[in-house]
Amino acid sequence: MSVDVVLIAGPTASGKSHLALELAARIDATIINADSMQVYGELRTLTARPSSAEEMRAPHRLYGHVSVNTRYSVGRYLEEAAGALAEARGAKRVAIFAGGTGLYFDALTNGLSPIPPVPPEIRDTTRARFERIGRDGFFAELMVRDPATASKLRPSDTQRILRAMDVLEASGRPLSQWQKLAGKPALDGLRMQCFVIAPPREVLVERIERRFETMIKQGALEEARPLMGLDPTLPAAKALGLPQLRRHLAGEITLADAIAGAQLATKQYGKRQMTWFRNRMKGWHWVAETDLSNFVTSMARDLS
RNA sequence: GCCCAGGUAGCUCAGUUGGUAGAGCAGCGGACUGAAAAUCCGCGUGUCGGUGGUUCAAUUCCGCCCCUGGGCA
Repeated sequence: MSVDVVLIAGPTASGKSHLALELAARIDATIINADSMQVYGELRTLTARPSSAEEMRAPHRLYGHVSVNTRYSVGRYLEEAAGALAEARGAKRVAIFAGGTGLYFDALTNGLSPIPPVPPEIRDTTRARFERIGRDGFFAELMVRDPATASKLRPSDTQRILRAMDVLEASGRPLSQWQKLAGKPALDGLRMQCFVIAPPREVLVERIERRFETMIKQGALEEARPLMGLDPTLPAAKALGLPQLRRHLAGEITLADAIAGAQLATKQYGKRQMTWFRNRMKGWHWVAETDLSNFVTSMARDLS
């Protein structure tokens, strides 16, 4: 069996990056990131990004290539991923997409509707209005101006309501209408193998707890310190553990509380990831093994 | 040893003038189209410390015992 693309999804701390690396070492492959947080250069430790030594063992793309000050997005990801894929294909290398962001995999496999970009000025205006009139008033306004989209959202879903208003303001058309347009999947026509790495919950919980402690030993605090002034509304400011470490550095909570909080947030995130995978990646190959070494060997044999 | 306070969900606690109990957090399930490590929705999981008594009925009232914290010896 020969393939063009391998997709490896898995919750945080499942060992998917390691698996991708082992596999890439056995079949000529380029590893392409499919994780929304590992794109930020300044957050290597906290996002558990591959080390530079690991990156040298196989070509890696879209890892740590943007600054934490960037407002990264699925749209931009899809564009860059398509570029990285084309490059790998041109070099006759298998592309291994590895990561934990369900939405990014969804964009790769099902495409993203072609919605026009929202200029930053409109984004700012929308948010300022939201602040001024409040959540309920804002939702009521959206309900009048774009009932089709608003009726599908909950008034409490701030993020999606803001997005709906952004798109309406920027394009003059309802978001729900745009979303009916199909986008072309980046992986269309390619032979692929899709895997979800899903160790038992207890194993994951234990690994998550241990891993954050390792991150602290590896300098997570030093990584967070220069980011004390980071705009909290930027996506990178939401990286798991960063808010907790910032509060500790600001003297608000103890290090022990920061660690416990970060571990808790990570476990909750892992649960959300599993919900996505379970319900949206039903047709993928599910790998429950904890020790992946044998799995990689047989997989490499099958794929070459 | 004596006095006081407390023992109710995994945790912190509320409550029942006697009719077997509910909040927050945790947990579990779900949604997901340019912030997605985000955002949002649903679900109470319980020998009410133990044991005797009073009562139609006790987690609630009474006795004894156990445990925890504080005070006095």
